[in-house]
Amino acid sequence: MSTIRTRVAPSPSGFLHIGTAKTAMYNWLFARKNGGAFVLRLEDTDAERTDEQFVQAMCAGFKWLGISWDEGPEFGDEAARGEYGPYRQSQRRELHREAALRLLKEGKAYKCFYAKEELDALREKNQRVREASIWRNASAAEVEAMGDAPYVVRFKVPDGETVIEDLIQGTVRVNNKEYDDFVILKANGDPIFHLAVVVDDALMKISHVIRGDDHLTNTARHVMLFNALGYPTPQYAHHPLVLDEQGKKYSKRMHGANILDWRDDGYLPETMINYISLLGWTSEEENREFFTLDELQELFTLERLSKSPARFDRKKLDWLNGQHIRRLALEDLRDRLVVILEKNGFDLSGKSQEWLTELAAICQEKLPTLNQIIMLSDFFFQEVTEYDEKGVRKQFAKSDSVLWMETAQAAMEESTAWERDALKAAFQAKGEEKELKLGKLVNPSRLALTGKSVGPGFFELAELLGKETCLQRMAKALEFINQLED
RNA sequence: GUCCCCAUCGUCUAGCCUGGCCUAGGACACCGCCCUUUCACGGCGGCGACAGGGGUUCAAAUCCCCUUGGGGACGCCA
Repeated sequence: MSTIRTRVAPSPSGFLHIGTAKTAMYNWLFARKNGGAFVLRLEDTDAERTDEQFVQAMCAGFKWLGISWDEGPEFGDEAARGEYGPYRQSQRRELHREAALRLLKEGKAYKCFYAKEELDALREKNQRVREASIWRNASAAEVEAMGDAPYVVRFKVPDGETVIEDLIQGTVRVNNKEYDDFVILKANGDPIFHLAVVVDDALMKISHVIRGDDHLTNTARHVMLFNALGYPTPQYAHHPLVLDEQGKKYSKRMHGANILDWRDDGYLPETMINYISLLGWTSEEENREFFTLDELQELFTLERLSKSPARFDRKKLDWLNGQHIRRLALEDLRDRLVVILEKNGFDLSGKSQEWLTELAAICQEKLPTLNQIIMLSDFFFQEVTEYDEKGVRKQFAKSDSVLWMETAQAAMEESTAWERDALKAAFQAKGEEKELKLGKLVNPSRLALTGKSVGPGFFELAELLGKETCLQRMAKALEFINQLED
């Protein structure tokens, strides 16, 4: 029984795409669940498109999500590890060339001397190289005669049928006639993706290839190459793609295609993992949607993967993010919020850890995203300079507004302690005395203290704001109300 | 255009493989009501789908075929 080995093989020519994240996660979960190894391999054979800064960004993406690899290249600040290296395809060029040369020697591939214009002409006429080419069956003498002319190596696609036994898609049969003889070695001697993938998957003993179904038609080529090279084929599992909210393949330029966009927008990595897992997978346990990475490790199976593509839904993501935020330990939430508050330029130097923890506590269940903390708590860090327009009409512009405010003011002053329960008791007592409902005192006061009609619980925020600030803001609001009446 | 894949509420999906338990279940969103110091949360309820057409069968969301619709692949990119 061979061991399970999976891999993710991104091309470091961009950031970590949401689709790549999904593929990586499925491979990672499958390996973990089955006690196997998860390999990271960088597909950087196209030197022109590879950029070291993307290598860094991609590593940051994986680390943010919490997806770690057992084997892989030096990546970001991670050291290289694993016994099947190197794990950068560009460093495996000779292994790929060797395989190509072997196919050439065995007559399973051939040198093709067509110039670009000639190929364009063929395509124009809808002709294929395998039928039109004089090079497919050229004699040794004819090849010899070309001397030093540039050429590519093409794989001689065999007759017959290629069958893919896919763990998700089932049996997929394709007639090899659908495939033209494809290039496996470029004119500059570099391998083409198809060859590199097959050689590396074989040499790295990859047992399961889990990837997006945009690769399904490529897989037939890969199976042909595995067969030609005499390597056993891995098991395949092609999962459906993640579509954007319009139902199209996620464009690389679109906001959100980069997994780190979501971090910047205030989403938790836990949320992204959970949400992506839901895009095409369901738990055996019915009606369950909330999962942590650890739980997914336990529950994930390829059998529960769907065959149809799923659309990204921001609203559900927001809901899920709120759920995950509520599950965070207060200190943890506080630390994540502090970063955002500071980034926004708020001065936290005068605030104690206890105070900040308390802030996290009163905001926790109101945050759909971490970034919402700014809207929810800005009044703690800056003066209230304007009042919500609708709030003014409802709370400040009424004939009783002054009475409400003065009653609340009195309650604050007479409160036995500057603490939420005492404040609430004082408000209730004053309200009863003047025959006013609690809301009549709280709502205008909230507007005075925060400038808004929505926010954390009133007595909690008042406690955190401090007596002095509260009374100042109440007085200022009363002035504002008096001006309104003029 | 050719080939491949897919098809249940607006969205994500359960059910489909092993037809009857489905007057099709859940979640997000939306709409009511309740809770309530605002907003959320939570609770209760509502709206809402088997793409269409043929078969097979006593019986089809479930099996088969066609149509339509969506997605993907057709590079000296990966």
